[in-house]
Amino acid sequence: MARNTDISSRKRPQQARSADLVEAVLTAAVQVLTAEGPDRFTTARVAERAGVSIGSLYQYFPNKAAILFRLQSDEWRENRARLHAILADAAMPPATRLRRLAHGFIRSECAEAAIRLALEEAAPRYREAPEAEAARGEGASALEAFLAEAAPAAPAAQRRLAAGLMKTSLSAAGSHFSATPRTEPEIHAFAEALADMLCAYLERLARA
Amino acid sequence: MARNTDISSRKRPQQARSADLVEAVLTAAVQVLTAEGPDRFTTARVAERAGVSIGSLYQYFPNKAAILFRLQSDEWRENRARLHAILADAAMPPATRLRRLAHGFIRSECAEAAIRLALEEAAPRYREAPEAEAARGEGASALEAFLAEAAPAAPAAQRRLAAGLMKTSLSAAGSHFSATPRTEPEIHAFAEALADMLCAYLERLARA
Amino acid sequence: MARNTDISSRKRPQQARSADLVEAVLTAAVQVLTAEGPDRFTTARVAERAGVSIGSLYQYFPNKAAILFRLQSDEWRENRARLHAILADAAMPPATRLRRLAHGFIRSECAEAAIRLALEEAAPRYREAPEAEAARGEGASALEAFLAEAAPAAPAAQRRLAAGLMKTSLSAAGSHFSATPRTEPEIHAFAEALADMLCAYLERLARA
Amino acid sequence: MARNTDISSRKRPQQARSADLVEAVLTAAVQVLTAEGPDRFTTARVAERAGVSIGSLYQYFPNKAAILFRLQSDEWRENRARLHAILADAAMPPATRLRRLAHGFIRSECAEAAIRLALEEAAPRYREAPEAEAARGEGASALEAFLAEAAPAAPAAQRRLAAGLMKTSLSAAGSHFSATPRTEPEIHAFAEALADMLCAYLERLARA
DNA sequence: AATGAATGAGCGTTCATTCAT
DNA sequence: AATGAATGAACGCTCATTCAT
Repeated sequence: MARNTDISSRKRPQQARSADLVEAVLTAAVQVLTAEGPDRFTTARVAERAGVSIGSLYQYFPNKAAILFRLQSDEWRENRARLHAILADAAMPPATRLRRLAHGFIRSECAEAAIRLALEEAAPRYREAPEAEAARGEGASALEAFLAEAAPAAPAAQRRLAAGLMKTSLSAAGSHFSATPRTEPEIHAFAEALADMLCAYLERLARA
Repeated sequence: MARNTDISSRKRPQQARSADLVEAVLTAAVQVLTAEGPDRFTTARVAERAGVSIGSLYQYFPNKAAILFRLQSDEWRENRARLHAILADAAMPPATRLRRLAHGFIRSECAEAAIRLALEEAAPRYREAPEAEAARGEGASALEAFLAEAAPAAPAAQRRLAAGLMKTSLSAAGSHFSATPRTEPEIHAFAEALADMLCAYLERLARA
Repeated sequence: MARNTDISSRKRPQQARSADLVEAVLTAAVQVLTAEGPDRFTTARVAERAGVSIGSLYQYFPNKAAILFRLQSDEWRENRARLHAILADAAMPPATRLRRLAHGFIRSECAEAAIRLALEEAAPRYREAPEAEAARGEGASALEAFLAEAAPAAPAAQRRLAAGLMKTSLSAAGSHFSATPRTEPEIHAFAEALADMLCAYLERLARA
Repeated sequence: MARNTDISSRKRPQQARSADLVEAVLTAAVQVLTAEGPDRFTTARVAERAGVSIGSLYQYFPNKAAILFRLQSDEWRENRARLHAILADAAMPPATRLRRLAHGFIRSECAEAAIRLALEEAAPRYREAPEAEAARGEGASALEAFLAEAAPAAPAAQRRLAAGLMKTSLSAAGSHFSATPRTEPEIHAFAEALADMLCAYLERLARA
């Protein structure tokens, strides 16, 4: 009964069949997580919902944490892409981009609140894994590049710090705000406030 | 095996002996949480570490969640007190108070990082309890009062939003930053950045 | 933690204080049994409801079973008295007495259904005690005397058998019937049927 | 591992294997119940005695009550079959059938006294289950049909009542009588008495 | 490759009883 | 005598993981 602590996929699925299986498991995992909560997120339930035998599940995921980690890193990747797409759009003034970022972020967090909350609560199950550690740092680079363009006067060290702070604030605000169900006007008002804060900070950085 | 869902203390400790036991359990709980992680946080382990029988533990805490909740609400109370003490100090200009708040917050989060992280990860275990629900709202009031004084021109609704946002940013930044061990200069620099962001935001609010 | 298996009272209460305590415990026991069911019938709950410390409870009852046994034997005594009072009333013809007995029995079983059911379910807890064994035989004597009078022609051995059978039928019918709530007409009809059966049997015995 | 050359232990169909496990659990359950009593009837003991892991037990029985209920309903089914076989045998006069029924019932109760007693005492553990509720009503129908044939003059309502009463009397008498070990002549004499009572009642019903 | 039966350590919690005060 | 804090074995049940088929 020793638990396997490796977290990466046990094998690279190279055939369509395997990829289907992995996809089915991930979809089922999301359903179980949102429908039953993290305490009832069990490999057996995921396998059943995926219409897959539990043995097959374990052929592609070395343990339960690996499923959660895979879900989480997919979400991280999407977040990163969204950030980058908005921030790198040189056609808009920096403040506008920042404001859009806030709105986009809050809105998408609200849309995926259930799954995000569930993943967050399940975090202890996969957080200690080295792969998770590695994935953490990557987020702020888009923001650093943005600040290099929008606040060139600020020293690089300060920009790095500011990028991290902004990212933290964005995701914290998003996760905290979306933890309870929100109406459209509420979402808008909150995103505006967040944008105000970030833009005020950006101005100050640019002045420095 | 119906779980007791009441979360408040089972009996009011009226004798020094009982208070000692409660204290021992709480201390042991912190140790178990930090040394073993939330998944291995079990009533049996806590009791053993406290040098107390499992039966005695259950005489003072109705269930496992109650122990965690007690730890958390103690921490919340301290945070609230700290916030209030700094923000209400009319002898200093508002921006200075905000700056101090950032420093105080970050510093204390770093000091208690281990236990705070553990509690955060254990949150799903007690979050559903009604007592936790009740405790949640209270945090932002000191910040609201501060903003009423420091940014009287802003509409009340905006101030309420801003207070929540600032509180979220403070705790999120603190918790994220303190998740890895930090040197004294790092702490100082980060707190400065946080203070910059909050002060920039405050200025904008005050101008509005 | 070895369980004490002695079932008689630990000491004869000789002072009013002690008798009060015993009475309070028995009253509380009935309340706990009917209000919470046999599974939640615990010494701690009984003591608390009786307003008595658990230590005191154990001074007058050697173990939990003793409380249940005391309740049960009180009920047995009452049953016996009721039986005797009706059956020995020479002013009425035997068949009438038997009919009255059936009605009285069924009616009282329905009135005390809750406590009786609870005691029955708790029976495994005290049944193996030797005192319980001793108490069992005593019930049929009133019926034997009645049959000696009402069916003198039947041989004594047959009368003894018949008395036991009648008593068993009475209490079984009563306990089975009263297990679900009944209306007054239902009670009457069932008691009549029971009386019919017993009277038919009595006639046959008398003819023999 | 060397290839299995033994023909008799060829791979069995999986249903047969499951049935074996279920059978082993039920057998072990009876043993535990009779050897240790209902208070010591635990899932762990049953599993151990069955030579099966506790996890396997729970793969075939959703909880402890289900094991007891299965035992009980098997017994009920047998009882029902026995009742029906005797009562529906139109080749014999009704009174003879009733007499045979009494003898058959008492005899079989004595044979299975230990397990029956244990089940009775364990009843509180499964009685609340909806399945038990459903199974309860079915017993008296064979007797009702019998009475419709043997006492057609009696009104249907009275017959229904009488059928219930007879069934209760039969099983109560059987269970009470068999609670202590009996010799063959005792068994015979008691069954005769029971038959007398039931036949006397039947006669009266038929006359009505 | 795929299956799913089997495993058993481990969990949260209860409660009869004792015994130091 | 009276108290009630303390004990800890025992319970019902779950679930990540393995491995024979």
